[in-house]
Amino acid sequence: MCGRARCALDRDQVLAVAGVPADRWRDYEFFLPKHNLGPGSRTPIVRRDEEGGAELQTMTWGLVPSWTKKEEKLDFFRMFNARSETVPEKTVFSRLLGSKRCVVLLNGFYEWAQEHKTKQPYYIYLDGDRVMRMAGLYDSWQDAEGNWLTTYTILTTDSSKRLQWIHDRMPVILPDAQAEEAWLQNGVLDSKQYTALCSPYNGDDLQWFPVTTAMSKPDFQGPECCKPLKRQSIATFFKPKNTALAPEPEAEKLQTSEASTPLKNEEGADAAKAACSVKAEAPPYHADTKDTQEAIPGPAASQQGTVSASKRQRQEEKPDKDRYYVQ
DNA sequence: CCAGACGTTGTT
DNA sequence: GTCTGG
DNA sequence: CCAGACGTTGTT
DNA sequence: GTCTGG
Repeated sequence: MCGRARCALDRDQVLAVAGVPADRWRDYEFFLPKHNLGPGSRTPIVRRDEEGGAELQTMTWGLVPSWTKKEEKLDFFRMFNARSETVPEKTVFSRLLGSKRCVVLLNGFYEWAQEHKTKQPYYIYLDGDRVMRMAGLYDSWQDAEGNWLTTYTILTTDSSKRLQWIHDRMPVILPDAQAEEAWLQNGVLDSKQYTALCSPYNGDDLQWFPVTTAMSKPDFQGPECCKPLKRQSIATFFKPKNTALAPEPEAEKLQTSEASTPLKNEEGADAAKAACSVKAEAPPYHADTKDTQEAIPGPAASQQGTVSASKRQRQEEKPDKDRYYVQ
């Protein structure tokens, strides 16, 4: 699933990545880059206007349906994810499927693995820190004073093989520009297309490493959030050849730790820099080295080669007739 | 017709 | 708002 | 999602 | 364990 994320892009990078002119970003002033954010935080979201032009809007993570009572206390945690498999059936989400689709721009997200008696957080991202685009749905709600609040939810799907070791659910990651276009495109999505878009991201450029448990606190904002954690037990976290990260364990067969290469600090630093440096559109780089043996799951080097493509807000919502998701 | 709900996770 | 249940 | 709190009574 | 807060 996906309950914590990172969006450290600065505003220019957001504009560049979204391919949107600066004057088409509503509420840009409300977005602040953060290494550690969760529901209730605001991030840049891409959507289409009525003419089909792309635009950005800073929205709050955690869907608050438009019909939420004005006096009700807002809960951004209740609907920060939506199961893509059941979205078409759930009234709260299906009404948004036809005209309120959006794309969430993130550097990556966090998942916690139960290791022994503790929870070890992992930062999950794309090679070269390419921006991750997730499928979302949004809605707008008006408070008693007439102020608009626009919120979104991130769709989830089954985890890909690559990520199953840490969770059985993962966010819906749009693999390429074509998928993003299809998701954002105005109008109805047929169910087949919808299902295809929501399939688990299977690119072998999905990477991860463990990070400090300090970031488990929602308000911890240090850059360590996206720095590989050095742990004795995982000396071989990095490949000998200073390439990308972790050896790929098929999580299961790890137990056999053979020649473990001690972690070189510099390598760790480089990898951390690579992941942390915000290269909006850095070309994907490959983890050329294969095999590694680790007790800690690391990104797989192989896998079938696949996808790898690359406080108040104002807004006038017209009561759209939400006709969507037609067979 | 009106009333009431509308969600995902993980864990047990 | 929209769907389900009574 | 994780972290942190979770209570009453009586007395000063 | 379970609820609240961020």
